[in-house]
Amino acid sequence: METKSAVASLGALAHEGRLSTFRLLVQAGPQGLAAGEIARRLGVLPNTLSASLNVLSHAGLIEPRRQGRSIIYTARYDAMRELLAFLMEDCCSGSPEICAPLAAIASQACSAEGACA
Amino acid sequence: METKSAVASLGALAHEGRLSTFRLLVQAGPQGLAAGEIARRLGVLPNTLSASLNVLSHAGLIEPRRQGRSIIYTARYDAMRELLAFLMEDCCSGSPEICAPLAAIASQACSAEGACA
DNA sequence: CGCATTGTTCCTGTATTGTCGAAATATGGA
DNA sequence: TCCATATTTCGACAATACAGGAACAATGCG
Repeated sequence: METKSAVASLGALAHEGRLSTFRLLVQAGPQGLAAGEIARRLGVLPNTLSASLNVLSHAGLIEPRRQGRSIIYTARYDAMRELLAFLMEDCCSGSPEICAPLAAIASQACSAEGACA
Repeated sequence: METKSAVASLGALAHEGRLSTFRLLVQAGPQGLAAGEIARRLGVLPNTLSASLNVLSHAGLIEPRRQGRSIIYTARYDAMRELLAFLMEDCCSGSPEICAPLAAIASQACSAEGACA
């Protein structure tokens, strides 16, 4: 991942409403959520949410698909993985002993939910 | 980590110059780098860099310490870990099978450098 | 002390972002 | 066709962020 693309992703997430939106979609899984449902859950105006969805979408972090009258958004996990990988990239070269605990984070995050074994 | 603090960190990194600065410091390890050295390596004006360092510092991602005439900045790895953990947090609850590969990222990042093994 | 070095703060013009109301588009059903 | 639902687009305004020039601190050395 190039720096510019990372900056775009980070910028998209650097906003309370957008970050909440993205997390909601990550939680929702591949099934996704309709725009209206997101707006309802977050208590935000439809047009404001639409702007947020547009930014996230443009950054490649989420993806829309039409379903009847609704537009369903889903998180793009591969983009998320790329971003995380990018952030970790330089850590090891600097100080492996400090980087090492990062490997544990994912499994910790998983075990916290009791989901990933 | 709360959402607000995450937004602050993400916002601090959502800028080409600041992201490059942070990555440089992550690479540099606990030893850190002097502000002037960073400015030289990135080819950026001292005052501009100072603003960047201020933002990163205020977000808790880096830490300054004085050493003679220079001010040495170091990356705060714990803050970085918190941020990464925050981003992964909701992944598992949504879809463990998609989250699982995240655990491999850290070790991949390590093995790519041949550092952690 | 006088002076060079290292960084930061202040200031200003400019550009970008965020939010909301209002209007527009797309879909599905009576 | 007519209407309700779901969502986006447009237009405008306030707020914020960014870059760079100039002036200001702090340190160390002669």
